[in-house]
Amino acid sequence: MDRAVTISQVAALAGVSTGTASKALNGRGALRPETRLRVQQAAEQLGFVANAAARSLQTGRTYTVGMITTDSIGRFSIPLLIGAEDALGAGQMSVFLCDARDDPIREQYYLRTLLSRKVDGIIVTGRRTQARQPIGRDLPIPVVYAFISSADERDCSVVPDEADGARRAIRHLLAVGRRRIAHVTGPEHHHSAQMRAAGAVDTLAAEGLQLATPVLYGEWSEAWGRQAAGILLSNGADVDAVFCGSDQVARGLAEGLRGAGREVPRDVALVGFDNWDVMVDGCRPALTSVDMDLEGIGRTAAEMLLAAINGDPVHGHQARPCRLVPRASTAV
Amino acid sequence: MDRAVTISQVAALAGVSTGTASKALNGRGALRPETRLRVQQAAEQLGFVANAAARSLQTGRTYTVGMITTDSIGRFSIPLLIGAEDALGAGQMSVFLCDARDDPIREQYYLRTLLSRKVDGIIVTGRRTQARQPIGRDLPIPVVYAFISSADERDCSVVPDEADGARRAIRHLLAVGRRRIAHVTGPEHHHSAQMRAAGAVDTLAAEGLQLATPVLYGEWSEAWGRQAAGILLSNGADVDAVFCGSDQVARGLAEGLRGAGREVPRDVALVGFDNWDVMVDGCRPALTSVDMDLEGIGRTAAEMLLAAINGDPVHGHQARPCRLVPRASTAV
DNA sequence: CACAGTTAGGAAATCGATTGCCTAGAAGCT
DNA sequence: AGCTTCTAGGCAATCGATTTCCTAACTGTG
Repeated sequence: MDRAVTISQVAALAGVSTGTASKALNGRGALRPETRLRVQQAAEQLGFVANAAARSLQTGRTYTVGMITTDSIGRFSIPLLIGAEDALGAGQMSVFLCDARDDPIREQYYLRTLLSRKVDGIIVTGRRTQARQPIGRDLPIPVVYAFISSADERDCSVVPDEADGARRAIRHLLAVGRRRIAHVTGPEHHHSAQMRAAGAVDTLAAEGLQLATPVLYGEWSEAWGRQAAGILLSNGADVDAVFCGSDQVARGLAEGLRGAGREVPRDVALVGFDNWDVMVDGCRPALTSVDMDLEGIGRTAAEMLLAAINGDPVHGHQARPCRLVPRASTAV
Repeated sequence: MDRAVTISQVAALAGVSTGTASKALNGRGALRPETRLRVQQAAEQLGFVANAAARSLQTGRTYTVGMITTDSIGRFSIPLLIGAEDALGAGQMSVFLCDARDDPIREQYYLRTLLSRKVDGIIVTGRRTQARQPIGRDLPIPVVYAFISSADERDCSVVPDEADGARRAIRHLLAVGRRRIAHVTGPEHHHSAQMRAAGAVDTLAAEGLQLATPVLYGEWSEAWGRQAAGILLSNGADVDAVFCGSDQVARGLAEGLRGAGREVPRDVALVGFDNWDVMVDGCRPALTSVDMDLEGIGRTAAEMLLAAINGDPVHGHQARPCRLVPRASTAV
């Protein structure tokens, strides 16, 4: 536990002034190469690391962005964070992750904290139920919404095109020869459930088809998937494929179908949504799923934030396409 | 995008000097209550938030701790983070999360970043394969290891007592009347697998019993669990309970047993490890599991770090007990 | 009324790094 | 030799908040 090393100690060891030391370490000013080297060696020897607070006080930049997740940090936030870090890491910025745990007071507290730390910008994420209210008004720094969208159209929001995901799922099922397709998904009031259902219905309609049964709304759980299997089998709909609103629902459904003696994909083909590794791999057979490319969303959000920080803000919604990952559950 | 408000603007509006404004807002110095109030109102009106960089430059404290996860941020790191935030939040500190993604270079880079940001302390976490090398030598700030442990005995490491978890699992199985117990777990070289297996063997030995079959080492996956079910059934061991090294293994095993016509818990009782919600709830029947109380570990680590920051460092390993969560898979 | 003792609040130093301005000395030119 | 032109590097202001020291204006007392 030594005391921290300051630039004056480096300067003293190198026999120069602090100003010169600063220039040497930052590649600025007009210095003799040997002087520069001497300072760098002194810094190295003492293990000098510049004090970010002092630097940012002077330069006005912290090279840090804040990331506020409104719901608890879960499997959605992590890929978003990783994507954002990738985009920012190249520019040597870091991310300050704050988990507001769905509590508006906590959220405002974190906002204050981030403002006091003078982060260069903020990314707001959260599970997608509805567009959310902007996190603040007239903030002195740019904000980008990722995964979730802001209710204010002028804000920049990077979101997955969930209808596109549904379209890809349905097209894939049609391509492997299925026609009697059902859709089992989460709660009806959930924005994602709505978008995915609408995407499925529209895609079928474009082919002159419709769902084999009305959309089955329920929960985002395996239990609901198992229950839905029973419903589908008992109402005589005779489906040959099910597009599920989430991987968990699909996995439950797969289990329910198998329990009732139906084979996947021979009797019923199955497509999930989220491409969540533990679910698609744990499912038997392995589950075909729609990937929203959360890392890509995080990366794009970070790039838009960087643009805004540099004075070129982007406004409005940026919808990003999904990707279908075919596996055994829809193999021909 | 207004410019940020500084304390001098607040002072000017309140008609006092910056020093007085500072005292007013921090409850220091001798000021008339009305002056204090006037300053507070001015700050409120302008939306003033103190610049953390300027403050920390003066006070030497940042009220921030860094958290470096050596492996990718996963389901282990999140509860640890939440626990740490709970312990630190009361003291109004924030956590800087850095994901080193199992890359030593990235790890050292983050260490430098955290040092340059002058965090008050660092928590190092990671998946537990082996004790790890200390993250740095002679660092100017305290470090606490959470979940993973440091190879240096003098460092403070807060870890789950995995043998204790195994003991609870075995005792529970004995309590519900099982005697022919098998143990199916992850890779033999994995520290957790070793500790859990040893805990199971020792606990049985204390009762004059032993495992019904040698420990089955494999992977931390459902696929291995399913495969292990076949192995157990084919070698004629006739077990009446299986203690699994992870919930994923247990879930796969449950599925394998069911597929072979064995009923859980009637024929075979099952205990998992990790108490991972999607696995224990998705498993049929719901899975009894050992909970390592990761949040508690995060909280304890943060408390130890706070103690070290305040000059009372704790040395050595702190092993924390596990907790057994009984569910249907071991119901009598 | 004079003096000691409080009290409220201002002035200025400080934290560490950056940066614009300035100058001593070397180099180049006639 | 005397002048100009570079060049290398020092000096000091600056960022924003905190904190120590200090003083002016009260208050109370004999």
